[in-house]
Amino acid sequence: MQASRPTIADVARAAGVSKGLVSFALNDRPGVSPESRTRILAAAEELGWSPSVRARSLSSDVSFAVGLVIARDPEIIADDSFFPSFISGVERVLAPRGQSLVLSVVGDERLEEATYRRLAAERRVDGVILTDLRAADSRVSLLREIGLRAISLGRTDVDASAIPAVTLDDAPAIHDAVRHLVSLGHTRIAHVAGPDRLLHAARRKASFLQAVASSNLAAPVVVETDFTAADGARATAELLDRAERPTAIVYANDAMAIAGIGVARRAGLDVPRDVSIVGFDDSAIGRYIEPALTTVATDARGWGFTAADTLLRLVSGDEVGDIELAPAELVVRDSTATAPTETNTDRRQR
Amino acid sequence: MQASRPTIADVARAAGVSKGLVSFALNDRPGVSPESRTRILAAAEELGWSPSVRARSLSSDVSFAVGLVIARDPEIIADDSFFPSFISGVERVLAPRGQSLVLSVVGDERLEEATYRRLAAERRVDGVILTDLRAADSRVSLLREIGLRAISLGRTDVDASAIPAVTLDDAPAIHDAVRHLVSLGHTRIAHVAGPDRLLHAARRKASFLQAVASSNLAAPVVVETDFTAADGARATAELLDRAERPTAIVYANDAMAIAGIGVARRAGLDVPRDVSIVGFDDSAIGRYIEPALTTVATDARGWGFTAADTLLRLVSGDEVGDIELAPAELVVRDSTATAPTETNTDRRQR
DNA sequence: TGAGTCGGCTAAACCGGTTTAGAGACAAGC
DNA sequence: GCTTGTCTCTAAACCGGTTTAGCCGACTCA
Repeated sequence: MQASRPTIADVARAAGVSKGLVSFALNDRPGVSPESRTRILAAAEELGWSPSVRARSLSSDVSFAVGLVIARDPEIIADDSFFPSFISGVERVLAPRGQSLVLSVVGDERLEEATYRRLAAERRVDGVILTDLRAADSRVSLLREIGLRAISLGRTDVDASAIPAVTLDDAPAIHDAVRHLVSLGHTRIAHVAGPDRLLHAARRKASFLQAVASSNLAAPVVVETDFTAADGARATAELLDRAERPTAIVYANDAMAIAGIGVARRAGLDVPRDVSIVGFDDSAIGRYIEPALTTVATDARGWGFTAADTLLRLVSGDEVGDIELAPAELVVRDSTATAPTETNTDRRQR
Repeated sequence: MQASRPTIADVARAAGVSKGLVSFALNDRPGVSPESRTRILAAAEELGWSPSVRARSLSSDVSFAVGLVIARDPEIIADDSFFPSFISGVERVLAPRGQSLVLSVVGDERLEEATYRRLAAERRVDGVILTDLRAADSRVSLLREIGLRAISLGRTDVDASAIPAVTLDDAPAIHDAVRHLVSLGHTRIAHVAGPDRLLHAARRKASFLQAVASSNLAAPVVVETDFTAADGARATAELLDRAERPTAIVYANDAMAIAGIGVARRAGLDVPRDVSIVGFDDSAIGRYIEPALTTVATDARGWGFTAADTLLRLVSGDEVGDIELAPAELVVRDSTATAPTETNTDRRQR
């Protein structure tokens, strides 16, 4: 039995050269004659040699891995289709380049800082992807302090130049959604928003408010949630209970929108006849429920792909700037329809 | 500016001892006097030293990381709430022990082998968690060949002793589901199964068939799917189109069950009046849709927790055997009801 | 012809830990 | 008094790569 994997010294011996030259040849650097190069590569191939990341990391101070820290309650991640798609996009970049993804799900924001510190102290990763950016996000200065490179999904409000951002504009799609509802005759359009601390949730809300304002409607009702289906249900119940019940609700994610449809139906309302529903994410399930969900489609996979690619370029020393992806798009399906006439608006019991 | 992080040599110098002794003290091994020990720990604390995993890995041949390779189409992962919950359970074990999770999403089973080989060749991880076990799974021998330790979710059919398994029995819950439907008067109960290659899907199907048989019903119809909501919708349409339409359908996951409810409604059927629906997973969304989904709850988070804990024990050299978790449980909600009488069974158009 | 340049290569240091061989001090046993 | 054993500790090798300093021979140029 050959005890352990071949090392670079074995390759050197087989090719009759020094370790150093093997290293040069394998990282194709100048200063190696063509004959030696082919001989070395042949020897490496023959021995089935592949470099040990550990040794490489130690001597070259590179981890060949990137980190992703998700600070969300597991339930929210499970409800949300964003991360799985996003991660699969990330992998499509990493795998071919021999990089690994180190994933941390911390559930609690208080553990978040410790996680980043550990990643940096142990030098597990060369850089991280920042998601779920918050207002005045403390991670921006934290990362600077611990010297960890990063890119962010969306632009931070702290120091926009500190961290390159990969952005995806959802404002046009939200405007389209509101216009779509207004054109259907809706005047009382409510919003079930995500946590206000989260920049993307706040931005969606702002876009929504602006869209409503520019349609000359009265200031709409907005209910904040934590993004879970459970909280989406609670928010919906609250909205439908109001004296001036909205005839359309725009949600910050599909999970809440789907829960919202459920709540409306339990309240004896028909969707979309009595209330129109708009989601956000374009999750697969939304396409198959009845009524099929009108929603805003964002390319989570593409976002992951570009984010990973950008981070790798940053880590390798390139100068990278912000990158803007194609904006989100409204997908109209069956959960939105003409606004009910006033006489239809009163609650009916099933 | 202090250029780089302190190393063990800095700690040694500060404490006035040798590197070796510092190493001993920090891994609390015998042979260090109490005074030296406290002096060393104080020095390390003072300097803010933390060990470099890279160096540690290189010299001790341990990666302090475990791998998870998910070979599923990204769409299926996004539809399925299992992995996010599972991973959050895994993290709850890893983080406190200074271990990292290296995640690979490969999408294509052909890339899977290469991914495991890379993980092993680069020695990125000390062990892996095997999920989505397949019939005659080639990974069992692959892992042996490349010398990667592993535990599996569910027991392999290849060489049960090769890889310790963490199992969760869903048979009782599936039997309960069928009994529940039978007690409601259903006699034509169909199953929308997952891919037959997947052991857990096949096992669920087998449990279902056995449960139906033991209720003295005729052999039921089973439609195989790829686990996506889209395929669940297709399967449902196929079932509802049959001359002898089933009055109840048991699905292999919640995403398909929810899609199935959508399809039934589009076909003008009411759930649960015309057809009863049972899911599998107990996803959050299922609780809030209307009708709330009757489903089988498995503790994905706990599964992740136990799997990670078992793998770490295995990796650290412990002798570990199979572990059986608490079985899945049926959760009865509103998507199941008394079977329709024969006159009610014919299709009505909306 | 001699100095300078360049390409190809080797030896050795280095990254930051762990681990082994063995030194020195001291107590116990004969 | 001498051997033996135990405890604490140091020096140095080692893990498997990368990188630097410098050697050697051939070639160029004045």
